[in-house]
Amino acid sequence: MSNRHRRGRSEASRPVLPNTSYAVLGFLAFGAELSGYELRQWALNLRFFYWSPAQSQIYGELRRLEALGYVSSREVEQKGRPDKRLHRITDAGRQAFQGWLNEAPVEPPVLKHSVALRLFFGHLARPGRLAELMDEYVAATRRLMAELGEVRQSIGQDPLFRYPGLVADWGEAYYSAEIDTAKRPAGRLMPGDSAPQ
Amino acid sequence: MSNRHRRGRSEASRPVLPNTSYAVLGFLAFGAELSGYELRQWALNLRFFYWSPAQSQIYGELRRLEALGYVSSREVEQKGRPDKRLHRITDAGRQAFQGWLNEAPVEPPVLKHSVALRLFFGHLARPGRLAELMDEYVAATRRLMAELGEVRQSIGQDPLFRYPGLVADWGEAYYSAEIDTAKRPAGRLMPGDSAPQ
DNA sequence: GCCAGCATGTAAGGAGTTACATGATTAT
DNA sequence: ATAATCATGTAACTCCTTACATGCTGGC
Repeated sequence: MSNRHRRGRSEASRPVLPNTSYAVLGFLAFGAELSGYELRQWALNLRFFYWSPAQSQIYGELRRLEALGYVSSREVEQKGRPDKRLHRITDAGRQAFQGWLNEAPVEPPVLKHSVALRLFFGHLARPGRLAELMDEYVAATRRLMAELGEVRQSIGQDPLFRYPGLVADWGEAYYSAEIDTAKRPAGRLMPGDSAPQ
Repeated sequence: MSNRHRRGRSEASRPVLPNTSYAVLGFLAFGAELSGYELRQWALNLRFFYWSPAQSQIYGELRRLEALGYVSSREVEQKGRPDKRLHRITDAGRQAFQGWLNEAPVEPPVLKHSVALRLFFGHLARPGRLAELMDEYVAATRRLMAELGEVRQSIGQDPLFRYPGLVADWGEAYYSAEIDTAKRPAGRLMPGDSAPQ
């Protein structure tokens, strides 16, 4: 029983939450008091290396985090607009977050590469389809990389965002390499190469 | 109404299935008659570029595919073992698969990089934790790449598995690049670099 | 006049997981 | 002895998504 105690000692056993919860908590850990709406904007920046959660999920996570005592919130009135609920991380929340960051086992990255999946079954593709697929993929990756470049610019050298900046640099190198490697199989897909029919 | 018709003409409108379904169908499209168990073994090879589905999901997908008429099956008795159900792709199944491969819109790759996620929030990590994280990640990636190398070997130059071979080559280049780029942020994480506390 | 942005939330459902159950055979 | 392999399947659950509902403000 109780296979979720990772370190028995004096620490209370904390529930294991999905990474999405910790991501939301992590944004609050920068210190600001944020609404669900604002959190959603921040979370969009995760899309380059983590998918970004749907709006409705953010609100759900906030309710869960508050129920756990990791987040406190207060309502703020606004003229003409619906009230806004601002969220702040608690001490317990910060501890839980650090527990995740420092102690929790790290899952391997999850990759679902639907282009590679199609290439894998390429013997059934119509002629030219695979080259088309790879070209589109390279173009889309270039666009994403350009977007990431803008984000990187906006971060600048602000020490508060040193680590997001590091991740953005990593991301740029990642996408750049991905564009290069995606061109390689593309080079081996001659027009008549895909088996006809 | 009916926003699922992608090409109205004479083609019947087919339900949109998740990629996992098409992956299962795709393995059957190589022509063999396979049991759920065998399909699971094949599907494990997807793990390098697509996650591989749980065993219970494979059986579920097979039932769905059969209900749609994309797969036919027959039971085979075995001495001492539970009966085995062998599955074969139908003509309708092959057409549906090619429809997916050739016409369906291609979703962007999904990446959930939990190491990058943690690095993003690195300002709250204990000293040394980030370097540890990156080292572990590089080591794990090397192991995965070695496994992929073995799979690549076993494929050889068999023309039936030409496209899986291409994907494996791509994968090796991908992991190799990932190891290189992951070392870069690692180089900027000096021991005292992670903010104390 | 219409759309985008601000702001929150519910409902319904699909995708995918783990854990469990069963049971013979072969290898260590 | 006991574990792994073969072989299938159910139950219960979590994560996450889309679609919808509401309603004011500001810009084109």
